[in-house]
Amino acid sequence: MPYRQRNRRGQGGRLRTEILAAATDLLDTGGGERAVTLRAVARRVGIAAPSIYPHFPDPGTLLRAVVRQASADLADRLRTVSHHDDPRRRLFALCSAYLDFAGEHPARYRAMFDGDPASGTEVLRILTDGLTACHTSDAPATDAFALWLGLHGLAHQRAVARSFPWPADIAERITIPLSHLTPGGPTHDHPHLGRHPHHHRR
Amino acid sequence: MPYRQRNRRGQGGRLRTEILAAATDLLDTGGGERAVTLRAVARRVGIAAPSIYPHFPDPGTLLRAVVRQASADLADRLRTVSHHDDPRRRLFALCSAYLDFAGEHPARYRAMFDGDPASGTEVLRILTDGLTACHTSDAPATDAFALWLGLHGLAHQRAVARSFPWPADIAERITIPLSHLTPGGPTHDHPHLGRHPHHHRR
DNA sequence: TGTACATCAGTGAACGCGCGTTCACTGATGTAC
DNA sequence: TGTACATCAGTGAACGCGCGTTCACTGATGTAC
Repeated sequence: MPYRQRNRRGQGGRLRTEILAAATDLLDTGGGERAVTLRAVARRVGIAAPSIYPHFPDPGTLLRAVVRQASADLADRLRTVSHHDDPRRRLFALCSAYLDFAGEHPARYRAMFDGDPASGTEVLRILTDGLTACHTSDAPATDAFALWLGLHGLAHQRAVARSFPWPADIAERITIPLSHLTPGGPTHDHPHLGRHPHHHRR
Repeated sequence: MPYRQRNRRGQGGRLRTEILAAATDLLDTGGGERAVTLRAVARRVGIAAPSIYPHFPDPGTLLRAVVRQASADLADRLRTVSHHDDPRRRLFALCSAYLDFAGEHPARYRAMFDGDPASGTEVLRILTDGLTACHTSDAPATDAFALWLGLHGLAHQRAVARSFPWPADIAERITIPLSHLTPGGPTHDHPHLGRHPHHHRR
């Protein structure tokens, strides 16, 4: 067991952050959710296993905390997407950012949407706002739901089967119809979703 | 341990079927994949744990066999969908059957699409044929892929969060745009997907 | 300023559990002669 | 027809492992007086 500097009095909460980070790391690099055990996390942090108990009462609570953190990170990232653009470009950018997040953290993504339905609600709100601004749907709430589920299907299968022969334009083929931009929308002039999010074709 | 009649000589293969059924049952009713352990399966069947080894060398192989069986069942079910109809109704019926299967066996569905990408290929082929017959897509292979991923997103989230407040028409809102039936297609006159599969509105 | 004490942040050994896997075995069923 | 034998279809005890969780503890840090 490696030597570890004990935290100052009153700084005990810092260990919580380290535990959370280690659990996230284990989830991402190890074999998924089942790799996140109290003992494995403790080894990663460099503490004794019982030291986790003052911070998390059981492994389920720890994993839920990891998932909540990841969900907040995803929502933050979507909120960061610029508002100054054309609403349709913005909606595409939201979809792109969503897919990018899932592609960068596949295991985390799977854990997020593998039980706790709360993970999706904030994303759903953001997508609903984005779709509403486009004025292309007669039922933005439901259609945003459909758009999210389409994105989720792609993100989840990509996370699960990374080396699958995905069609190059699969993201557009999902996002454009579900955004209801096809009739009157820029069918052939659209950002290249989920691949080069910062390079928009003119 | 309950008494169990030993199989006749040459009938040893029957135990394999029982093991597979018990593992499937455990997956469906127990706590998901992690409930499918050799010991739990053996208890369910009423045999000693080592008796599984002549049939399956390890738990991973057993679970993969369960998943392959389920994938074959799903493909069979889709192939059963009648060919005599209008191709668009048939495509809807395929989507409906897909969602029904996932709704009936949520845990099995999750296990199917949680690793082995082979589970999707046969479904994809059937959907591609169905979409091709509609002559509504300029790239049926890719668009069928998109349609499948949309269905998968809905099926997966429904399987994970069963008591979510799903919009009533969410299946149509995904399937219709992804089937490319909106322009010129029966937007408001369509079967009620994934809810009452045998009751089609006129 | 010094000192006794409380508290905080963690340790290390131990427990019982279910698991995968091994091993030598058993006893009924069929087969060779 | 009888009998020795091989094989099939499993059994039951045992192992080592990693896990969650408990318990009594330790030693540094801060606080009351």
